[in-house]
Amino acid sequence: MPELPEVETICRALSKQIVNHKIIKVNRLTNLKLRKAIPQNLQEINDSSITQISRRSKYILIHLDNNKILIIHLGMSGKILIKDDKYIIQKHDHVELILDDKSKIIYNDPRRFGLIYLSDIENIKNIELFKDLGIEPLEDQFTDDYFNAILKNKKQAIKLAIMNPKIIVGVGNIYACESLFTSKISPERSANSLTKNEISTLRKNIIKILKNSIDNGGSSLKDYKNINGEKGFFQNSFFVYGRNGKECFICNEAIEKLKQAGRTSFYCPNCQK
DNA sequence: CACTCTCCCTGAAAGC
DNA sequence: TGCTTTCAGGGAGAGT
Repeated sequence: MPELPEVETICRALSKQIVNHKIIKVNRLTNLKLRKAIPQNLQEINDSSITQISRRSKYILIHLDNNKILIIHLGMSGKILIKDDKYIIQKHDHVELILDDKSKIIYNDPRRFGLIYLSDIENIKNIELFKDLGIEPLEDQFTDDYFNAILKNKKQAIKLAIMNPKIIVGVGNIYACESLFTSKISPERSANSLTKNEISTLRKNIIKILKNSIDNGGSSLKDYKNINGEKGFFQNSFFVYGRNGKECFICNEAIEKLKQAGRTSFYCPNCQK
């Protein structure tokens, strides 16, 4: 389940391995629909070269030298894998890009919550997918002033607010739970009840945890792997996520879980107030 | 407008 | 052991 650190890890690996390579051919391997149908005009990227990889929210942007950008979202179960020319297509492989060195970039997504989209560079700022997205938590715009201004008018639970992509992008369930724990804030508190100090602490902890996870190659739950089939390590650093019934590392009380807007929140009722 | 709920989908794991 | 049920959750769209 890739969140921002996992997507960032993949982007960094792709930057090292596929930039400056030419796409000889793109092949659709299934006719199944992802979140949206795979675009019919994908072959427009044949013979283009990859100039840059970037990320917006959890979207991976593959910049091409023909004024196109290939946008990939991994949803819940999507993977990008780099394989050699002996690779045999597997179940749930949806698209392959064949590069000039004969390597294959495979998009595999069992649950098909992911998305593949082709955009012109000039339209990238205006595309529907990005229009309601909030700020990037690892960029300078994420300040105490911004966070204060947004949260003071929000009645919803703080957990839901920090997972709300209109406010900040990329913070999914794992990192929301972990940053609230580290900040000693209950996930059920209404956003507008937080003090300035708590907001500042939470902001710093969100940034710290995301960066720490990126440094560890992301979190591997179920079968998340990076493009070369390696697991991340940050799951070994969880304080609360998935630890319900187990002892809190700080106070030894039992970690509990609750449902908020259909998502499971993990927290320590003793440490988080 | 603000917010919640439901659905999409498959595979792993828990329950019976 | 084997079948059934539950759960995971990002995002879209419907509903309150």
